Amino acid sequence: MVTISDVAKLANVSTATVSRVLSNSGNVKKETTEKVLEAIQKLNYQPNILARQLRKLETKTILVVVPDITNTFFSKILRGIEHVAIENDYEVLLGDTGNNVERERVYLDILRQKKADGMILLTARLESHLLEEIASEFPVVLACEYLEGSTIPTVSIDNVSSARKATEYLINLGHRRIGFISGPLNVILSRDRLKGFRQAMAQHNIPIESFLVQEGDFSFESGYNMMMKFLALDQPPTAVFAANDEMAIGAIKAIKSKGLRVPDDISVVGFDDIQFASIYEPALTTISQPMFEIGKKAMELLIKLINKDQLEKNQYILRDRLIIRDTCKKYVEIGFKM
Amino acid sequence: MVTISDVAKLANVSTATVSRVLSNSGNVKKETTEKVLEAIQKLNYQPNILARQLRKLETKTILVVVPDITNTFFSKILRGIEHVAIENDYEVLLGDTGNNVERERVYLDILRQKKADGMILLTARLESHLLEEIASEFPVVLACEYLEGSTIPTVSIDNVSSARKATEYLINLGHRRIGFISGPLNVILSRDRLKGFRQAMAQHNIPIESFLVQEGDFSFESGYNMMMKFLALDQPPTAVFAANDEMAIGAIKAIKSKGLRVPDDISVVGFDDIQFASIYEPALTTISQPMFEIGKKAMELLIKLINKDQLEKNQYILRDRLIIRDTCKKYVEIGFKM
DNA sequence: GAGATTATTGTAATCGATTACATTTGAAAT
DNA sequence: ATTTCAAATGTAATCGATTACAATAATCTC
Repeated sequence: MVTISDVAKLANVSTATVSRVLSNSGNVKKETTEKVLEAIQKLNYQPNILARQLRKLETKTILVVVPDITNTFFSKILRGIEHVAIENDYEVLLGDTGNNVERERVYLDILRQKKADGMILLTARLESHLLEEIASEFPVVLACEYLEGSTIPTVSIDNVSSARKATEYLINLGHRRIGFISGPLNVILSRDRLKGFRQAMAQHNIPIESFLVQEGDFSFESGYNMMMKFLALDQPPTAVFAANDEMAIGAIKAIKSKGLRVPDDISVVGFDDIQFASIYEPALTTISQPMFEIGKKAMELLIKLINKDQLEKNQYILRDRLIIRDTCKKYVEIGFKM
Repeated sequence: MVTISDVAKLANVSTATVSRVLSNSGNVKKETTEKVLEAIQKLNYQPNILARQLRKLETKTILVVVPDITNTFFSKILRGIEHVAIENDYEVLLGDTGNNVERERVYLDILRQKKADGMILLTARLESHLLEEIASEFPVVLACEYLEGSTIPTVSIDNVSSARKATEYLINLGHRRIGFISGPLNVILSRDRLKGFRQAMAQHNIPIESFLVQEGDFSFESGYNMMMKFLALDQPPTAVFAANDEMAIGAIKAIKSKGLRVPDDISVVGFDDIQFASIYEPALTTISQPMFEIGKKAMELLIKLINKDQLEKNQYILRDRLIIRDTCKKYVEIGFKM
């Protein structure tokens, strides 16, 4: 392996000078610089990043912990993170937990061992004191998720208000029996969406039958299964709001499997606006999250934290939008569906 | 920051002893070990990985270069890679090129700078001599892609034979006018699939009209657009084979948009078997690649390379399968479609 | 041209671990 | 009690860069 002293020897200078040339620090004579560059070229020298990192005690790497990399929702966010990372000469270490809390814990150690300068969590199912603890010592940003009463910087949409918005849309279409398929209720974001649903229903004085709220796990299959439960009722809901698009599509599959149609017989709203939401038929009405933007913002915040810059605030709420496509329809009294 | 000498001081031993306890090298007295462990606990010490890496000149990190992380095909492979990586105490540095060749080049330097012990490429659009060069110096494995005449270890399916298999399936269903939507022809895997298509057609003495082969770019949109071209013909093909599932689904969208039905009017076959292939309606008939297995195998090979173990061979071909779902139908002379 | 000032380069410490080699300790053998 | 050997521990070099500080060279001022 070619090291800095090989270059120094060949160029007949000290390692310090080579290092100065490398870092462009400006105090090197033109001819010397050329000599050094020539030697570098000749030897095809590449500085050993490990040594540099050790000396500077920084890795120029950040860790992103993702619950499921095969979910396009998260990979879009990752794209946003990478975009800003590259601009700022950071690299991205990927930690996929496969929805396994244990694995989340393991990634905290990677940060502690200084293998990364900071961490973005797209999942936060660990006990909050563990997160608080590590966030007090290292730069940590939460994206999508947040911790109640915590000061860890967070980027997300307002899940409560967007769920309320989606629910209200259904209510305004005339629906009263609305089913809700929630995400796993141990994550706060699921609870927020449920809360938004409840708020909207309460605001319109519509009582919620407890059976019409079912807990899924964000998977296509769970959407299918929960919808099947609804369909087994004497009086199934006339509309269903699913806490993510996968479950919404699962629900539509279930509806179709019973020979019913979407939106004619039952309306469906999803959440996230993954790519497939617009491709699927019928195209899914859903809440669109600015995934790329969330990723970008999270990385921007993390860089500020790493540089010990002051943050203006520590909760950043981005705008979501209700995207109206083809899965919802006005509900008119039985016999008069239009 | 707590360092090894802090621990050594507190435990009243030398750093060497602490290090021995850390690495479990066995030659430390029981009581000493306990003293050290106690100190470690008390100080909440975590070894600085950078220092260890520098000393050992290894990073326990591998780099994976992906053309598009939002494509579930690649993220599934990534899952396989990560699975084996974790088992062997490796971490995964993610390099998403966003289908940009330039970005591919950049990632080679990360390897050169020893920021990773090896690299798995899921895309190989760079000039082959660059790849050969780096592969001669560092552990590199190609997955999905391969280089003609190269000795870089490769894991993939046999794209030629699987494309042939899919085409033959259509031919056996009675189709003669078969359209092919290829991937970008600057990647070898696309050329292989085209080759397989041609072979099957030739074997059955079916001439290929050049207009019936169109080059897409693996995106949903390009599938849609190319299919629109086919549909503009006086005599559109009765079946279409797309070189990946996204394009196949795009093609189906185009067919539906003209008021035609799949498979009744036109049959469609895809390639890859992404999750959405089975969810979409009609469920897509496609070639299934063992994505997780490809990832696993690639990582296993890379570890062997890193450990300088001998490989038995350097081309690993995994089995693919034709998954028959609902997008193909027998073709009977006009007027007698069944 | 002497002295002051600035530009350029070199020397050596440093980052935090690992490890070859040296030393000490303790037990067994005689 | 002395010698021998193995086990346990310590000392210091090492990995390859960066950088504080020191030293030298070049330039300017009068």
